[in-house]
Amino acid sequence: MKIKVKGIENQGARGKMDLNERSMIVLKSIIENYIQNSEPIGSRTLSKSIGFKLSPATIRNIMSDLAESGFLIQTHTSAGRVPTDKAYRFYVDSLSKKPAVPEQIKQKLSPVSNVQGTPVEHILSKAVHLLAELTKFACVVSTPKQSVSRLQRIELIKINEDRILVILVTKAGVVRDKIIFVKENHSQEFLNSVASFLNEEFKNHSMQEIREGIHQSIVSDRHRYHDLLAHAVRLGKKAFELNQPGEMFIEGQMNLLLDSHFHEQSSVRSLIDAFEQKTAIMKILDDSMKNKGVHIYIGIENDYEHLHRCSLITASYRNKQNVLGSIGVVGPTSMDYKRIISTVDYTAKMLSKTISEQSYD
Amino acid sequence: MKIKVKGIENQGARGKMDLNERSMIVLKSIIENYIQNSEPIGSRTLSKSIGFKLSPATIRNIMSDLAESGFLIQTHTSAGRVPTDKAYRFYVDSLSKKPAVPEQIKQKLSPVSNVQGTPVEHILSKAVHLLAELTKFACVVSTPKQSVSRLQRIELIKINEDRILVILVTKAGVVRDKIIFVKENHSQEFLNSVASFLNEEFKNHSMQEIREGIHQSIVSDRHRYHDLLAHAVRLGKKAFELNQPGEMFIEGQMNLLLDSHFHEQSSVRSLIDAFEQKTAIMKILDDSMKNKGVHIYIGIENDYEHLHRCSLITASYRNKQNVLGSIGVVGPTSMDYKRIISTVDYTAKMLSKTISEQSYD
DNA sequence: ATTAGCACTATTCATTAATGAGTGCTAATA
DNA sequence: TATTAGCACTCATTAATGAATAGTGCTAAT
Repeated sequence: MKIKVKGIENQGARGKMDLNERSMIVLKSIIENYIQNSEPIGSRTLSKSIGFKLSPATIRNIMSDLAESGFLIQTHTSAGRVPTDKAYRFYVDSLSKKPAVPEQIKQKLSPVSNVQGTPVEHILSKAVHLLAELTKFACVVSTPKQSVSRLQRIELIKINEDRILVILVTKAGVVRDKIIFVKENHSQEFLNSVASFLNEEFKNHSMQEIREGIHQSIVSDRHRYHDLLAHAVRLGKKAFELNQPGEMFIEGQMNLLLDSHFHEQSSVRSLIDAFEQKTAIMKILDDSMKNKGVHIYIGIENDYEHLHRCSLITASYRNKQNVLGSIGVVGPTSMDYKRIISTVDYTAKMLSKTISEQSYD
Repeated sequence: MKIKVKGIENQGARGKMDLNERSMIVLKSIIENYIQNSEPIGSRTLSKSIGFKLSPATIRNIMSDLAESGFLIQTHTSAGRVPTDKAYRFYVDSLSKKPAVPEQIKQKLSPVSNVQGTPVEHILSKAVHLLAELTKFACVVSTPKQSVSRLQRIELIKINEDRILVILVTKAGVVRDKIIFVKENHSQEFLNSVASFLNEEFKNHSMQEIREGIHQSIVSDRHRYHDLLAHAVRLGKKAFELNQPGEMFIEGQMNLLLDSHFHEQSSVRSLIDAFEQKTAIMKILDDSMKNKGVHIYIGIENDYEHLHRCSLITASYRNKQNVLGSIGVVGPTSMDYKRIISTVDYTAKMLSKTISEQSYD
């Protein structure tokens, strides 16, 4: 079988993206081969393995063109050519949007839904653990963002004269606690009244709304004369102030260090730094909450130098009401995108389903 | 200066432990050198670096004896000799029990006490993070054990007809939640009564006691006729049932894979397995809660094959009432015991102090 | 436009030899 | 009797060499 393509071909520098169909097939083959074997394929081997007849020399010409347009690089003369970030981007863009999820993977992820009655954090940690086991890369998941979650209930528990334990239960099923320090010595009964006022006033509102709402209440005069409400506002302001940074669970970091692509001294250090600091990865997870579906950050497409040699595949999870957080995989740019994308996608969906069932609406 | 020792010396197989003082000094030097440089020292070098005059030949004789008694091994003939687990055990036993903590380390750990008002989990994760940064090894900390903690307060929150959210607040400042499933549809008011009954009955008792106490209540007839109490007992039984496995925070795993002592294929896999499964490390942390002070597990002294090439240094942390959990370092057997022991000890103490200040008594 | 053929290049691998750090043993010594 | 000097020996490490290999680039022929 021979594919005949009429192309606006060759001749040195030209518009970057006008790949004819044949070049695209060759590029795809090179990429898929590199993903599988982690080493460059030569023109001769490729000539044999490719579906239709094409001599090594021709393939060399094509490869040369591809290199010129930035899809391939050689580490040194006479070495095989390796795909660039640009190549991987082309590759994932060319994938059909809905890859099927193998039954086996579904099987292995099923324990995620078997954790009825446990805190959301446990479900998340189970999911990220399984994902790491399946992908053999590092996996991360962010805990539900406080700001978007809606209030189910607030409890105020007196600890001693100047400390109150605040417990916030959100609709998503997340329980958060913190201690606030107060000057006045309130009785537990009084705290109960305040709590039930806050519950009535703010149940089903998002934390964000509540914070703004409380601010307004302070500005407006209408509660000024009412002692309980004044206190409620003051306590509530402290209680709903968000001062805890977002959290994240990480699993399978060590897998990365085993990976041959990270064997150089410098990239290992970068990775360790990235996972130690956590902020970069957290930011990427946050970013991926903005839109639905799977997000793919290939190599330098993310803004964090330490992660420039990695690709990240993330997907957000949600309950019926809101996007809560996201889960993702961190691996080498030469990861098996097909498999990883579908696995992450499926995991995020399972997570959403399980958490939705547990959510309090 | 020459040290003269009258010894029951030499001659083949003899009682294992009769090291004379000179041998002990030599052994200590060998160990300390190996800890610092990660490579065996030769008789010639040692002869120069040691404090008093002793020819390389004599040192060789001593080394040969030490090898025979199991303190040193050679990987192959004509290679330097490396300390065994037995040697490290001898070494740590010979250390003065209270090594000083360098001011610099105290400095770096001070942020642990600066997290007033945050949940205990945050304090723990801060501590383990700093410990990993300081030691450059993998560090772990177990969250407070439920069974020993004393009840501060229980809340029952109705989610829907058949689900109730249980929130347990312990004296140690830990908030735990879980969902229990019930057949009867209780009103929130009813749940409040049950909760306040349970609070009155069981406040300040340990979870363990409560579980046993509730069991007794069921056996005894005295509550049989009282509807509220019967329900309280039934709900309480479910609420206090402990079904969540102990948790653990891990930091700095990747440091281990960088360490030259774990560069062999097999030990890397072992390590990864150990940190993936978590149970072995968890068991060791649990074990180290039994007695106070620093615990040291050198090489094969722990029962878990995967960790036989590691040493673990752990110390429990507590509040005023109880031992809550423990924190520790996992590193190569050739770690700098002096430094690590004192650092872990100090960290655990800071942790105890910080948590005690926050505890609810 | 494609391909065959060939020159050229760089890596990888095995072999070899030199080096050197280390021990073990024996005989001399204090 | 304990210590030491001296020497033979071992083994890992290193560098150098050369052969084999996998790859490209270019040119001329198809």
